[in-house]
Amino acid sequence: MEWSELATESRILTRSFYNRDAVTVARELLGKILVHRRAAGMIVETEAYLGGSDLAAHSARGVTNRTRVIFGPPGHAYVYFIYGMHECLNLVAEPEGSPGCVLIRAAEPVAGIEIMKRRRPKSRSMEKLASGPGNLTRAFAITRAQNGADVTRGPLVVRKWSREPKFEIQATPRIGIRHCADWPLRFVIAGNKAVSG
DNA sequence: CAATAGATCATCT
DNA sequence: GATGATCTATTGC
Repeated sequence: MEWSELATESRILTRSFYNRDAVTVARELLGKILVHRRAAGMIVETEAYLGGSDLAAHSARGVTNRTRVIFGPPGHAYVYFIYGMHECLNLVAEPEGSPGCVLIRAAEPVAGIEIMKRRRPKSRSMEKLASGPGNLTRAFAITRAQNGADVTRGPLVVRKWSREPKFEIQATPRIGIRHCADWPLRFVIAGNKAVSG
């Protein structure tokens, strides 16, 4: 992929893309291109976090300082800090007032691979550069500074390919949670080498 | 290989 | 004061 193509405003996902239920958004984000700070990668693994009885979601106990953005308008980034070391990127779905977001767990590098390698010197293979939510934010230089950022306008955006790739979606339980551990809300591109776990 | 420990801190009880 | 939507190195088989 050429950076000149990524620099255009065309094919950036719009607000209406995110203004749907979190499961639909999680499935449709697969195969799209995450772009930030001279790095681009195809999203290959997502997880949906819902409102209602989904106790695994950070929004399950209502609006707090941290979870406020999840209740806000769709198409914004929710970035949180966990385990004293890692930051994780979510994209907010659902209409304003209704909680729901999608955790971006892995991406396959498409452009800016040398920059990603520099940000993740310990990574042994290209496929693993942005595999796992903490590794992904590291490779893309995404931090809590991006919390609340509008993802329908740069510098952090998600794009479509000029020709949509074909692939099979596989649904599995979400990773690393206690509550609702058997809900099949993790979605991966079947067989892709950049998928984590 | 699989299992485990340690790092390390924002958030909420 | 405990916990957690993780990662890596290390240990043990």
